Amino acid sequence: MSKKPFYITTPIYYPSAKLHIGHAYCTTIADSLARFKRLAGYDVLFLTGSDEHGQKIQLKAEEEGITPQAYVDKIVAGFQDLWRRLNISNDDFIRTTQPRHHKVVQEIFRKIYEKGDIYKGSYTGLYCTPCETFWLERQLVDGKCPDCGRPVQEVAEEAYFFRLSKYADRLLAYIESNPEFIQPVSRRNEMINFIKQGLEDLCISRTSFDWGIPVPIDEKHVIYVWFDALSNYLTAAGYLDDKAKFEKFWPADIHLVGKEIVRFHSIIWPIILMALDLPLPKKVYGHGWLIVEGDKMSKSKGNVIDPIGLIEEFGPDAIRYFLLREINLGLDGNFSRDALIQRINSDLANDLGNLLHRTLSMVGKYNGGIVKAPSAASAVDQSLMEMGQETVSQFEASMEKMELSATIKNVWAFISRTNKYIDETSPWVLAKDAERAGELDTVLYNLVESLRIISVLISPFMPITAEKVWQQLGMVQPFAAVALDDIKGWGKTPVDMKIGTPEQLFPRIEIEIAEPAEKPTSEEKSLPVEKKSVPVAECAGEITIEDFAKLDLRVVKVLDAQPVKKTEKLLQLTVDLGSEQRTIISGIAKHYAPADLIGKNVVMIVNLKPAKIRGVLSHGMVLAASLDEALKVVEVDMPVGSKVK
RNA sequence: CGCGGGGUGGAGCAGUUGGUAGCUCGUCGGGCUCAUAACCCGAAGGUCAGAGGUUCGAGUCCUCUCCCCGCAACCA
Repeated sequence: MSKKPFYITTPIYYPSAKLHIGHAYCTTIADSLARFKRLAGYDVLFLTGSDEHGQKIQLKAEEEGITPQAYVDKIVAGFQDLWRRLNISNDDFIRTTQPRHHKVVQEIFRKIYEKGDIYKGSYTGLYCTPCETFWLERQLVDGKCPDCGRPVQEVAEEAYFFRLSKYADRLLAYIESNPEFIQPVSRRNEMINFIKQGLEDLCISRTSFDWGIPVPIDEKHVIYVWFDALSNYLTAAGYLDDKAKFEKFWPADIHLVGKEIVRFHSIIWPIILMALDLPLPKKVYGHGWLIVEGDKMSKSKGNVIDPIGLIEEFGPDAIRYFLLREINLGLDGNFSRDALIQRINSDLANDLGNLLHRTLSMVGKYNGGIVKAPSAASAVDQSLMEMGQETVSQFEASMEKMELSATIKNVWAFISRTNKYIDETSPWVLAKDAERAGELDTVLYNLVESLRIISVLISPFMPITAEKVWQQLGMVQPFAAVALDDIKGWGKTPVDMKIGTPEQLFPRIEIEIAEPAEKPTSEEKSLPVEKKSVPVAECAGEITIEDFAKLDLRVVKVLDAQPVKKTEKLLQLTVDLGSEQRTIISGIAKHYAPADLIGKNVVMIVNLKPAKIRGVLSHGMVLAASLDEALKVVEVDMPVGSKVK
């Protein structure tokens, strides 16, 4: 009997820049689902890749003075490096510049053209000849080209159009009768709404640049990137190439996409497939976005997070865990360093890591590292075993529903239960009484068995950690061969097994905060990120003159300023107080270049309790005025050492 | 009337088909000592943005109002 197929895709990412944490998020979700399905016995095809054509790429390459192909080769190597570092288990990596794809796109175009659903028409738009660019009405500045300021002309260009309009009703009917097709429902409603407003035929060819796949019947034109990109899902499934593979894996089970491109995947893509008389994918799932410290990620805000640095600092599994646990699929979620560290410490180090460590330590100390056979189960033992089995079945059910965060919560509830079991059974008491050796053996066996189950349950999310747990427990079965069935039914840990070498899974990360209740230590946060402008009257509780007198404010001179590595907002300042020099960290890097600050006389709180920020001891704080995005340090035209009151 | 998402204890979130409001972190008190100052137990803390409505009963359904965030991952 052959295994059931499961085909899951991420979007193919556009190599005009490096990938950020948002891309990593999407791909990690897909990876966890793919790993789960393999565990559950499916034959999985997990696809990711890169969308390498288009004008933007051509321009970028020209800027760098290299060919578009050389340019994308370089960037895409970075993609693949990232996926390797994150342990993404994709079975294929498609690049739209590959010949296999080229062929498919041209063939698709030809088929649809022959069917009459692609026709030649003319595209009218506002065109700036010197810039060779089309602009939309709303992009113009004073009716002129926003790039060069010269007037634009309305021109008509010959182009090929795809008859979306013809299929609108059919698509709408399909969406309405297949509630599972677009998920979550909020996205589905949005799409229904959009289609009801009417679909216009889509212009699917360009002549203004040539970095693309040529229209097969008309070499002057290249095929529109979305038409090209969407087709990748067919190419990788073996369309035209491998009939058996294609019949096995098509239609795709899930196209996982960001919410911004749900429209392309649930309108244009299905219509392309309809025109080809191919079945539609079973599900398009639009996940939410990562919000960084309350703000959307954007290059202009300078808060784009590079996953590589995070992986190097915290390890891939911690990042994966955080993304999958903290953020609810479908909704936007917050990414913050503090939250990440908190999760690592409490969930990974304290709950999971420590559970493994204390278990192995007891097996080592009390039973010479041998997992002995359990004897009769007490009520407490029974309750642990039941919860273990319950957790496995919930795991399966909620993963099928793509409820990743809920699944992880359930697994952690079992980890907690296991920690509690240690307290309930107090093995250290049993160990002191030779007559209770049987009870002790049972407890230790159950702990190891729990951890064996846990290691399999976390494997879709944290593959490396899962295997480490497995090996530390001393399991002889190869981890790669483990299946979900191996944790159904309690007691598959071999008796008289010798445990492996205990090692810390996740060392705790010490957060260097001096005064958690006081905000000055979180200077980094309180300065530039503070967005809400609060009316003065509501600002804060009243303080007395004595309270104010506690502040030692003085004028100091900035002697030196350096950016703090791996941060976007922090500057390390060296200031002169007159009597001494101090080092302080200030969250003003987005507002001041280091050189601009040197030589300035500014106001500083001298007697602020020192705090370690990003490893540097910050002894004091520079005052700054801020409103919304704007921020200025308080400069004073007074000699160094002057008291401010 | 552009579209959409959201407003739930100090923070971050969950709340399935409407049936006495949950989780994690933090705080306070206690327990334990196998363990990574960890783990276990207990407590305090919310009129679920506001108003009205449907209902025996609404965080959950309907109407209106207010507030926040996006307009799409840097890119088509």
